[in-house]
Amino acid sequence: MRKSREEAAESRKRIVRAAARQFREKGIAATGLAELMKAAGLTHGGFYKHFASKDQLVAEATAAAVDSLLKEMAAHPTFKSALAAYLSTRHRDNPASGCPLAALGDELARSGKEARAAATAGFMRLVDTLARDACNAAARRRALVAAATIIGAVTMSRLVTDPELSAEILFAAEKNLAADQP
Amino acid sequence: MRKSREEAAESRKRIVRAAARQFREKGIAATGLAELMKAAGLTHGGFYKHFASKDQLVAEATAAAVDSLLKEMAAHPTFKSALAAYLSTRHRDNPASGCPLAALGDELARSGKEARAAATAGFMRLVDTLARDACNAAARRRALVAAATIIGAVTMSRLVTDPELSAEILFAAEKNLAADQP
DNA sequence: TGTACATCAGTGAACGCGCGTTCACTGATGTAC
DNA sequence: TGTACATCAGTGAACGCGCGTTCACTGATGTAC
Repeated sequence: MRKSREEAAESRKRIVRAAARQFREKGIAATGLAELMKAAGLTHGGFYKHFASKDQLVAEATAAAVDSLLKEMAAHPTFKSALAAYLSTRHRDNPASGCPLAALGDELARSGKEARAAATAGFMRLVDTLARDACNAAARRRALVAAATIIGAVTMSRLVTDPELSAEILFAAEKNLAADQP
Repeated sequence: MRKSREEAAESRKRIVRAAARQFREKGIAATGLAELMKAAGLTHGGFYKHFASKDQLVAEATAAAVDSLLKEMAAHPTFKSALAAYLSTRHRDNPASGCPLAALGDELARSGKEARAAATAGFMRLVDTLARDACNAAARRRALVAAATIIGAVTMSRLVTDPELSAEILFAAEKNLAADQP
C-alpha cells in the first residue's frame, strides 16, 4: 500500500487544501479530521503520517489560505479594485475561498502556538500589501487600521441577519478606505 | 427537589452569566453544556428545563454580554475614553468580560438563527452608540466603519503572537478613530 | 387556614455519536549489494 | 541489472472521552377546594 514520494506529497497537499476550505467554511473546531481526510480521498488513520497534530494542519491551512488570498489581490489591476474585491458580497458569501483572518479570526486567536504564528505571519503580509511599499510610520498605521477594518467588516457582514445592513457595512468600509487612497 | 420560581429564575440567570463568560473565553463550540451547568452550580440534566437548545443559550448569552459592554461604555466620562477602553490591552487580555462580537464574531456568524439575530441586534446597538445620537447618513457610515474597525482590531490584537504588533494594532485604531472625533 | 393533589426545577443515568490520537498490519516503493 | 531487504504511505479498528439531548424519577412548591 505504500505510495511513492510524489504521490505522498500530493496527498499532503490535498489534505491542506481540503482543510483550508473546510476550516473557513465551517470553523476549525467544527471540522473533524475523519471528514477532512475523506474529502482529501483518504482514510483518517493516515493523518499522522503527514502531520504531528491538528494544530499543525491549522497552521499550514492558514498559511495556504493567506497565500491564495494575496495572490488574488495582487492580480487586480488597481489597489482600489483589490480592496473592492475584499469588501465584495462575493467574498462575503464565499468564506471557503476567502480570507482566513476574516473567517477564523477569533478561533485562530484561541488556537495553538503554531496556528497563531502562521496567522500572525499572514496578518503581517496582508498589512504589507495594504501599505503598498510605503514604509513610513503613517502609511503603516493606515495599513494596520485598514486591515482591522476590512477583516472586521467582512466578519460582521457575515454575522448580520439583515441583508441591507450587511451590504451597508461593506459599502461603508469601502467608501471610507477609498477616501484614504490617492 | 423542586425550587421556587425565584430560585429557578436565579438559576437561569446564573447559567446565562456563566455561558456569556465561558463562550467568550473558550469559544462556543469548545464550551460543553455539562461544564457550563457545573459552573452555574447545577447538574447538566436540568439544562433543558431552562432552554430549548444550546443555540438559544448562545443568543441570550450574547445579548447579555452586549448589555454589559454598552453599560460599561456608557459609564465613561467621554466618548473618547470609552473608545480607548474598548481598544485597551485590558479589554484585549480579558475576552471573558469583553465584547462578544470581537470574541466570537466568526463563530456567531456560523451559529443558528436565534444566536445570529441576537448578535445582529447587539451590533446595531454598538453602531448606535458609536454614532452618538447623530442620525445623518455620514455619521452612520462613520459609525459602521468604526464598529468594524474596533472589532477587527481587538480580534487581531488577540490573534497576533508578537506583543509589539498587538499593541500597535490597538494604538493605530485608537489614533485613527480619535482623529475622526470632534 | 388546612388538606389533597398537580406541577415542575433539578438529579443522574443513559442515548447515539463523533472527536483527536494510537496502533498493528499491508504491500508497493526505495535502497543496498 | 537483479535480488533481498528495509522503509513507510495508507488502511481500518480501537483507545478513552466528551458532546448535545432525552428521560424516569424525586420531592419541595404552588394551587384548588
